[in-house]
Amino acid sequence: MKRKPSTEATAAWIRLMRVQSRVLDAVEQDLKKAGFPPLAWYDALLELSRAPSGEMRPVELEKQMLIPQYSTSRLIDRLVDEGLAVRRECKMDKRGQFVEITEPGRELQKKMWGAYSAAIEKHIGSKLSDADALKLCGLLDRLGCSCGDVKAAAAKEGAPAR
Amino acid sequence: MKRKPSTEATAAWIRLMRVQSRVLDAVEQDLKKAGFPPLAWYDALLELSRAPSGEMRPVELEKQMLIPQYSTSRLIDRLVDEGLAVRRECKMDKRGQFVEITEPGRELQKKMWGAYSAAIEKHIGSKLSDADALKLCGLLDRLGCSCGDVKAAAAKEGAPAR
DNA sequence: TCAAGATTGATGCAGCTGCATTAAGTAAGT
DNA sequence: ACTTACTTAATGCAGCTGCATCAATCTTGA
Repeated sequence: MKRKPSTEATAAWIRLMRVQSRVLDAVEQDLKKAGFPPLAWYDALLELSRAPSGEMRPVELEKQMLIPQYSTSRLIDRLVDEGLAVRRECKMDKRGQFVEITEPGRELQKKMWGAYSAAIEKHIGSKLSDADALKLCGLLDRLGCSCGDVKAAAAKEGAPAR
Repeated sequence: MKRKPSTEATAAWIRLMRVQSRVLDAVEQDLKKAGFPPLAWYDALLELSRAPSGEMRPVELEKQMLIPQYSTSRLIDRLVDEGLAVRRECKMDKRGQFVEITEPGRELQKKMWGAYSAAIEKHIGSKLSDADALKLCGLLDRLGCSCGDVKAAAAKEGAPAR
């Protein structure tokens, strides 16, 4: 008798859930121990720092990070509270606004990349050859959205965008 | 110049985060649309139903599911509130207790497996050959904890245990 | 036997998430 | 110009998570 989801598919599902959870936890813990805020903050700061003149519309940020609207709204709140970004009014569209990264925001992003990249190396890089990492990318890509070109996406700094 | 985490490792990291998130979301949505509770409930009910005489110590459940103690405690609260499990006192150790699955609990677990297995098939099985699923398992296993034998773990019903 | 330490489970608090709704502004058709 | 529909962003509410702590009980070793 043939199973509907094969045992192989089910095993892959279990591993995908467990391993991601363990690796994410490990990386987040490393960042936290180094005294840094959560990864989502890094992602947002990275997107902002990459934007021309360091500012974006919240809607843009939302699309880049693939997180819901309300989540973006509150993340911006927190960044603004900590002085890492500022809200600016948008004169073209009075509903909207711009979010601009501040100098402390840029500095934090750079400092975090040090700890973040070390964590990626520790929990992924050191455990997989480059060739195997590519194989893993290929298999994962078949499961979901294309995440853009392998080489291009990680060209400068990596952002997860959960 | 060599990067500390290679672009390949970074790309794998990004995909691991994104793809897991998308696939989990998709599966959870399918379950929710079918009117079922979250996956964590299923995991707990499955563990309980597998236990001899359908009861376990919370500590056991905690170890099986790999979730923190307080999380287990509250999950049991919710199952008990919904009549899917009952707490029983433990006479050997008066600090402790037993949690026993109820008949409605067993029924729900079985019904959920229908929707759950369909979702795994839809989001994993249909996108990967069995051989590729095994390759994926192998690569993921190198990143983390061993999750037991591929064939054995998914023998009857699959549990993620985030 | 009894004090020190470990184990078991619950809970108050803060933060984050999703859902639904609201408010305000823009765009488009009539 | 005016109604209708869409877009942009914020927010109240409920639920879940992690952290720290607590209370109760068990275990160990002097």
